[in-house]
Amino acid sequence: MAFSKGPQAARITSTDVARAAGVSRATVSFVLNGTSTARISEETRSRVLAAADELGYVPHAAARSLRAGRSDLILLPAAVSATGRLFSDWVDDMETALGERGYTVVLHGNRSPDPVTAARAWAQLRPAAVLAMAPNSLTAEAVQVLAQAGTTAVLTIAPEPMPGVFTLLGDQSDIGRVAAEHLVSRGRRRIGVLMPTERGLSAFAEPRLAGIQRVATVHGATVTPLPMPYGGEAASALAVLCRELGLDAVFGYNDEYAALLSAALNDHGVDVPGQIAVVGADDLLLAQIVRPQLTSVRYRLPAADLIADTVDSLINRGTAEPLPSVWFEPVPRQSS
Amino acid sequence: MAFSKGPQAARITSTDVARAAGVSRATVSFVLNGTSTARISEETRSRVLAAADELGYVPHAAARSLRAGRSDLILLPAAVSATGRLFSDWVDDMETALGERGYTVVLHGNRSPDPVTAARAWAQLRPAAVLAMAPNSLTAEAVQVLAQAGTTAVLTIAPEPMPGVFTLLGDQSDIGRVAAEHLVSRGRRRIGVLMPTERGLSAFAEPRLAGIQRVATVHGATVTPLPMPYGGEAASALAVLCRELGLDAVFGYNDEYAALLSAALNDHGVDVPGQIAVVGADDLLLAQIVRPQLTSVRYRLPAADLIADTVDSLINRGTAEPLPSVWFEPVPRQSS
DNA sequence: ACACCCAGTTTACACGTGTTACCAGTGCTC
DNA sequence: GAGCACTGGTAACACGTGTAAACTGGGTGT
Repeated sequence: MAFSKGPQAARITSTDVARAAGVSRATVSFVLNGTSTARISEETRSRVLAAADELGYVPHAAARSLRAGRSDLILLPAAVSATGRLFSDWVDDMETALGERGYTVVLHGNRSPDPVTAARAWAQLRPAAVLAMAPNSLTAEAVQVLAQAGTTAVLTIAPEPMPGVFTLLGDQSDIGRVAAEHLVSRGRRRIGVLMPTERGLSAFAEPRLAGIQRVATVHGATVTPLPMPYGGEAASALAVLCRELGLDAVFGYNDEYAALLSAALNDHGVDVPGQIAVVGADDLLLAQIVRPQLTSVRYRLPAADLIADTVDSLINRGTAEPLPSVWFEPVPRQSS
Repeated sequence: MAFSKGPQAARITSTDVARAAGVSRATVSFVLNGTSTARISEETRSRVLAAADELGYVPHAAARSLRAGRSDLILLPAAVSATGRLFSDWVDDMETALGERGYTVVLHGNRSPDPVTAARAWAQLRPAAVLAMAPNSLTAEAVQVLAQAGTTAVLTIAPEPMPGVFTLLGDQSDIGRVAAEHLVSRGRRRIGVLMPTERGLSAFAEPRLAGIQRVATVHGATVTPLPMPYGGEAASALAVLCRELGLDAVFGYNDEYAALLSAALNDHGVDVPGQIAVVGADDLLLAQIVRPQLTSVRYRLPAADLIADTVDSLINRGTAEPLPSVWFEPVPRQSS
């Protein structure tokens, strides 16, 4: 890789600040970090602060965490496009809550389907914590990679506790279960399940399908997986297929996919919910906007502040109190 | 801040790899980075690789960039929740495109409204590039902070070129302009404009409003800003207000807000577009799902690959060819 | 005169890595 | 055997920072 730096502004380090204030670099560090073990006179203190401000000094996070052996970085691996509004609002709240506690939250779109490869990429940043909320994003080996990199706090959502990981109990398949129980209770027995073909979504879609299949088996209902790319034409084609297959209900994976199909069914003269019931998930605002209003499944995460405290505790004390599970509830509306 | 590290796995460094392979640390570095200036025998090469794999060695990005004086980090400041699907798809593509070029893309939700404070936070990470796509997220001073931190590539979208910044020409007010021209051409003269009250959105909303006002002034139309929180009740209240004010058109800021209002208008017996026309923006899939289908304004960014090449060139050569502007076009549908 | 303490500051080392010199050996030529 | 080129490798420094330990004067008690 050829590198010609080009014209470059002088990089300001704490040494420059020290020189400008006429003190040693250690003093600068003490002042800027408010180290209480060192006594600094008020006069030098203000001189250092003035010099730092004057020069526009900004500390070098990499050097700092290298020396300190810890970083204030918290990594949240998640592809932006693969998140619904509910989750991205939660991410926003987490950024605020953790920011208030002095951490720097950073999102990183995970390009590797293999947990160990992904973990290696995360580990390079030596984050203080990793919040791996996507299902199946961790394995035992991946956790070990993170531990060796000094990441003390690893958080995930999983159906069962993982060793070495703070596990928020919650099962994607419960979404399918709740949806299926709802549909069965309304007398539906021939259930189609939309399976999005977009990258990164199958980790969510597969368990939801499994949850539906378990309920269906008990009640003697049939389940038909229906692969579907995100888009209007695909939905239209699928609407025709649903009619031909004689389905009486479809679980849409998601409110967006469900609404897409619902609109397409309407366009083809299929009555929703008269002929085919449609159920989404995530309870997006979209579900309330479309007509017929969309029945959905909503999930609830523990409050961001609560989780932030947990992460903080994991980082500083290595342990934390358990949190309530993630739970799901049906939100019945017009489409079912 | 009290720190008790707790039980901690041994941290593996290149020194450990060197010891395990029976070579010096320099040799390890040469092998792992494929340095071509140093000649290494095939036999030691494989021994080093085996040792690194065996120990699960992961390089320390901070130490690496500290020593090298550059980092492969690219910072994309953006609140996840404040992005439409169009933009988040683009972010996804950028992560892929830049990842292929060897960079690590990282998103950071910007909690500070002040550009200089925000820039200082970004500068701590010493990123190779900053893609500040939100409007008004940069000032001259903020750019200087980044430059002093060694960030060679700064990219933004703005109406006019900024010195020291690679500016993608594009004006949010053009969205308002395009929407207003469309409405005026359909005979509308009393235009309401939704102004979302959510955090971070006013930077987008204000210029769009300004664009509408400019067009309105020319054609003798009136413009009424309508503050609105994201939600069904607010939309309902606003629907009533729109009727009382005798508006004949509303620009909804966004497809989501527009669809919300459109549904509320329908619920209150107001005919869309008969009595009030509604126009959104971003051309989300949502616009095609709702009935009446929503007229929207779509924007186009240069392809992610093109921008990634530009960023790469800015980092390595300090300069890059200009790119085509961001541009906007109306997408007429049933709601206007 | 000496020991001792205290406030205020500096010296010196460590963190993990990339890279520029430099070095040891071997074969080859004159 | 001296000189040289080449192969394969190592020693040592630098990056910017945090912090334990040492240092300096001046005061204070005995």
